[in-house]
Amino acid sequence: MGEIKQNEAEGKKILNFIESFVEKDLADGKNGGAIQTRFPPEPNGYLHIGHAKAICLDFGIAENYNGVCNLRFDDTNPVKEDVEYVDSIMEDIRWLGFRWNEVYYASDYFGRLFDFAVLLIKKGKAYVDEQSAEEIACQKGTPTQPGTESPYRNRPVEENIDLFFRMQAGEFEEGSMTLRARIDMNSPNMHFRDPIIYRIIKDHPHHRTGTTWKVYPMYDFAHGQSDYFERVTHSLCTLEFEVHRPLYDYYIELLKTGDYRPRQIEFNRLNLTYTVMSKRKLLQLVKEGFVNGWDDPRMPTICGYRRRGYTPQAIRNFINRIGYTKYDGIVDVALLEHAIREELNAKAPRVSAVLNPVRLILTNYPEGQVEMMEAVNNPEDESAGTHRIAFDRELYIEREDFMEDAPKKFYRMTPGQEVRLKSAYIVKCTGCKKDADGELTEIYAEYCPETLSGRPDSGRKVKGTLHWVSVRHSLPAEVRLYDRLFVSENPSEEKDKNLRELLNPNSLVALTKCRVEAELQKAEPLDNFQFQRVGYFNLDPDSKADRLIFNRTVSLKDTWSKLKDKL
RNA sequence: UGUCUCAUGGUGUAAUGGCAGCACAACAGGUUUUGGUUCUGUUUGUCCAAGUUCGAAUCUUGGUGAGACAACCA
Repeated sequence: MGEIKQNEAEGKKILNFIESFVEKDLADGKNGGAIQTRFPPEPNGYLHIGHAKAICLDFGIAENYNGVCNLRFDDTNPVKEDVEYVDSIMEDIRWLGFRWNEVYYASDYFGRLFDFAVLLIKKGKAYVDEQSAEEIACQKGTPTQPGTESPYRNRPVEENIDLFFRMQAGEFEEGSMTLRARIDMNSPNMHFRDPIIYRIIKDHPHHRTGTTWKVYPMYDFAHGQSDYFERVTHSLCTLEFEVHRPLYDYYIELLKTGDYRPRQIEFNRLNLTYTVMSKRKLLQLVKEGFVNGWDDPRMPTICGYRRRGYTPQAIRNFINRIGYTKYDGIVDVALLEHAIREELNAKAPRVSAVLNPVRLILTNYPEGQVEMMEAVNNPEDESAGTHRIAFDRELYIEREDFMEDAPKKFYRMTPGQEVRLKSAYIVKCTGCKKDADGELTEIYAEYCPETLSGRPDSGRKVKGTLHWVSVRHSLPAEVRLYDRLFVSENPSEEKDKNLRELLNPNSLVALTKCRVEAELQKAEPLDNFQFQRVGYFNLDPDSKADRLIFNRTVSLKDTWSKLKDKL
């Protein structure tokens, strides 16, 4: 503890309880004082916000202790894996701003793992089982009942060796045989009840090793050993692997020759309210066309957030804020949204756009007159400068910014009430016009010439300020609105619902209290192009940021010109 | 009727025997050319019980509750 506080004084960021373990290992002189971590994704999907938590930890620990962090693809199941995922994973990690030391693949160790399996067989610690998956599952027992031993458990070593090599030679069908570790069918830890360590996979070529291998190691027989081969010192993973740790240590003990030993430490996985995080469900969303791809802005994937305008820094700030513990919880998505607001509020230039327009006519504004108004790019940052927008007799304002019979607390436009048009004049509403259906078609107002910035009445206080665009000077932009993917108000109910229910449009609508995100489809760039609704723009040139996040604010022209090539 | 892990405001966390703190959220007020931003303030917490101790969120014991584990997934 003393050491941690001291580090804090040095301005070093303290991540969590895991650092206490690391510091203790360091103090004890374990592993020669080396610190090495790894981020070990399976390339079977795109990285999501939950992975960001693991990434920040794996790379953060290495960084804080002058260690290294490697990227290792846990590619032991060719049925699910693909190079597409390998590429996207590397891109997303880089985008988050982390740099790995080396890239490794568990598949690089297939030879060594096979040899290790043979060694276990020779020691009488593994055997070939010819039973079906069902039979094996049945014999496993339950968490409260002991298992029963396989009839093949005491097969002679030579026979096991022969069969195992013939499995790899492709002589047997998928599912017909497995290699199992011979441990203890009565263990209270289910993972010790003769776990399967190798299975036959012949119908799916591996994305890297092709058809070289007919047998593939299971997670438990690959992960710890891979850590060992790479000399990982701290193998950080999520809580559900806690029960696997004894098995992890069991294989390491059989494998190790010197003092070096990797150590598995578990932390809590990220759960976010209203957010689907299961890879299986995300894959289903993509496959069944509920979204337009893994990087659809509605997806909680890293690339989805990227397209939505999130910055790497915002995501990292969020992760640092939620911490790492030994118990599961559900983080309010508002905390993530706070992180991006905080970030963009300080940096994003503002521009205006009207999404749901209604015509506002300034009856006392001279016909044919146009004024160029000076609008600040970022109210928090004077150095961001200004841009000019055309002010005309006919403007569009947001339909929801007008109400004919307004309640007392309505500060926006209503007959008889004055409001400020952002960066322009104070106007007073005089009336409105409706069509035969009672639908609002036009609003009328009078402007006060002396209320422009710098003029005598400019300091006058009005309650409301509205954004606007000129009817003649603005451009139509096709904007698509997105809601977040919601699951359920009560996250505990989530498990009981299937995906289609989760995606029920009614439940989406009911929970729409979030910000609206819009994707710009196409629009001609123009210097005074104006979005209405204050949006935030992501200016990071690496981010493919072609989207706006609307939050009652705006954005602008430099951004626009940067964006136009990408649209 | 197993093993393992865990339990701090509404949410996420900090405090490693010494004043229960921070962030988000909510609410109230000030500033404001958007009701945003910002500033100030307020509300709300150590699962229960016994024990050790001058002193317990922290240590001990016993309860209670939650999560993980019974894939030829990772």
